[in-house]
Amino acid sequence: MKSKREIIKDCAARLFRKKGYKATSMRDIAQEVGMEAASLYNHISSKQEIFQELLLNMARLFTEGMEEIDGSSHKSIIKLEKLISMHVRFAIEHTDSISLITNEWVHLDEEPLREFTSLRDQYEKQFENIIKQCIEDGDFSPVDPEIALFSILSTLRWLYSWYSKQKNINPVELEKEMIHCLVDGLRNK
Amino acid sequence: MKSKREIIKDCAARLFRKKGYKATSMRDIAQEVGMEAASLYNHISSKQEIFQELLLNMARLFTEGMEEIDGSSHKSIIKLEKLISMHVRFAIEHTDSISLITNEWVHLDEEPLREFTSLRDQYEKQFENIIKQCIEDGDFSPVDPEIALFSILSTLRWLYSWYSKQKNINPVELEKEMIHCLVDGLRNK
DNA sequence: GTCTATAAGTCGATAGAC
DNA sequence: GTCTATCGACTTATAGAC
Repeated sequence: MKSKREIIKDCAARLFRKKGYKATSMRDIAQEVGMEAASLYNHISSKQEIFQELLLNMARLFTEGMEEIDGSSHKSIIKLEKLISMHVRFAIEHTDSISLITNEWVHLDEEPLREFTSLRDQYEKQFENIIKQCIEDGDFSPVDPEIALFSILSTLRWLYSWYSKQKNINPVELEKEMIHCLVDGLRNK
Repeated sequence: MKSKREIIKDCAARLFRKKGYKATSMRDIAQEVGMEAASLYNHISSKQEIFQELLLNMARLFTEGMEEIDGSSHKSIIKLEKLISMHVRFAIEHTDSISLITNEWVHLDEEPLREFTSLRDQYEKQFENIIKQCIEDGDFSPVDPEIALFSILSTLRWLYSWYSKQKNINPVELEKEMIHCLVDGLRNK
């Protein structure tokens, strides 16, 4: 059984994604939940509070996943495939709140913003190191690791928007095609 | 010499990109331009008006570019490379207003929103057909064309955000690396 | 063409009855 | 714990002096 706080957060995430944080009013959220705006404050303390919780929880999920994968003893190319797999899974399981990571984080207040960008920068640094290791291992051709990182991450970050239009696709199939596009390339060999 | 209207549009684009359309007030724009908010209305008729102009002008630039490339007699794989080249060029030349296409279009009023999504859908359809033709020509491996489209487009759409952090890179070099990552793939052959 | 003043509405959040 | 009523700040946009 979901607490009313959880229900409010779910509704807020859906609206933040659809209309953006600034354009979503407490009255909008209240209507979606089925109560008056003033009543929301019995369960949450502010609009910014639930926004921070949604965003930072998601960022921490990614950080934990990265720590687990990067801390393993796998080869870097396998780590990369596991990262792609994680992004696919999160895009399916947390479609709404994951969108905030790509688009809405700028509306965080100063202190949570610092925490968020710190987590994100650390995540990107570890991701880039894995790519560099793929090149050193000889599994990747000697491409600019920053451009490769950017290319892979921007695709993974928009997975959620594309997946929500194509619910019929098999997640396992999607993951396989994703690795094909991002790693093996499209050109026929 | 730039008209005051042009200056206002430039400032607005920069702020819309940085803080989002909803979070940018007429006072913010006025301060950036160096006048009072009320004075802006001697040059523009509303905030939504300049927003629409920025967004639809950019969308039409992409449509024109697509028409020219798709209407040429080149092989599809060459068309694709020319599309990538166009995205790189636009990301450099129109860094601010191009960001609105990816993030802020949801705040368009009903009628311009219809026009925008119609242009975007048509653009994506032509892009996908070029990818399908690459597969038929045997230049691409038989990948899901929708996933390939999504993978390429999401990377190209985030070029601007990445390029503005890395001004030192050569555009020609960037274009070459882009084609490498998106078409040839990262895996060593 | 720029300003001050202000209209008319919406925002997040609170007070207090029930 | 939900409601109605409302505060004070902020929003886009206009009126009218200069």
